[in-house]
Amino acid sequence: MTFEHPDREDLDLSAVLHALSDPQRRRIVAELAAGEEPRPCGSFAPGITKSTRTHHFRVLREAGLVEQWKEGTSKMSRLRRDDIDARFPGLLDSVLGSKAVAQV
Amino acid sequence: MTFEHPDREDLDLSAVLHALSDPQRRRIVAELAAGEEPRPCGSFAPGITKSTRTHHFRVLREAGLVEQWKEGTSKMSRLRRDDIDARFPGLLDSVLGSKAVAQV
DNA sequence: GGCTTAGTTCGATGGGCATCGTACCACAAA
DNA sequence: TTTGTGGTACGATGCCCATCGAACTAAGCC
Repeated sequence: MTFEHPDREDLDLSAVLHALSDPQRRRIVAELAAGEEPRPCGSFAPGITKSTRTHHFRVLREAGLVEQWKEGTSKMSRLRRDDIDARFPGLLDSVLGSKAVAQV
Repeated sequence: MTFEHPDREDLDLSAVLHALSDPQRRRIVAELAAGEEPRPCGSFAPGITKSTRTHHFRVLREAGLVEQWKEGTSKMSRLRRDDIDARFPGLLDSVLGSKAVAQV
C-alpha cells in the first residue's frame, strides 16, 4: 500500500515551512538526515504518543519532506532530500544547520 | 516609541519558520529584501485589511524578521537580514530564492 | 486460532491563527 | 481646531493544529 506523496514539482513552500516550524517534526527530520538508514516510525521522537507521531509523519509526508512505505508490520521513512534540495536549494541545510538543530 | 524586538541570540527558529510559512508575510519579506529603502507598512501587501497587515507585521517583528520604528505618522520597516543570516545562515536566501519567491 | 507488535482512526480538548470591521489614537496639515 | 491619514486595539468568526486516550486494523509468530 502506498500513500499520497506530492510530486517534486508540487512541493509547496508554505507547507514545507509549516511542517518544519514544529520542533518535534524538525527533530524527526534531523534524525532522518543524520542516519541514512530508513527506520521505522516508532523509533523517532520518544516521549510523544503513537497517535501524535502518526499525525506528525502525515504532516511531513503531505508536505513532501518524507517518503513512507510499509515493510512488514512497521512503516519506514526516508527523507526526500533530493526533491527538497531541487525545489528549495539550501533550505534543508540551513534549517538543519548546527545552530539551528541545537535549538530543537 | 519602540517595540519589543528579540535580540539576535534569542531568535527562535520555530517562530521564524512559522512567520515565513504564511504567503502574505513571505511576500512582505520578499518586498523588503528587494527594495532596500525602508518603507511604511501601508505600502505592502495590497489587498489585505489594515488590521490584518498590522497583525502580520507584529508576527514578523516578534519573530525578529523585521525591525520597526515610527517616523512621523507612519511606521517604517526594515528587514533584519544581518541578524537572521547570523543565526540561520542561508535560510533567508533559500526561502527568497527565485523558485521559492515565484511561489508566493 | 490466539497473542503481540506497529500504526491508524476517531473524538475530544485546548489553544492559536488569519481575517475582518469598527472603534480608537497620534500626528500633521490646513 | 478641525479634518484627514496611518496605524493600533478589540471582539468575533471560522478554521486549523498539537496533543491525548481508547478503540481498531494489519502483519507476523506461537
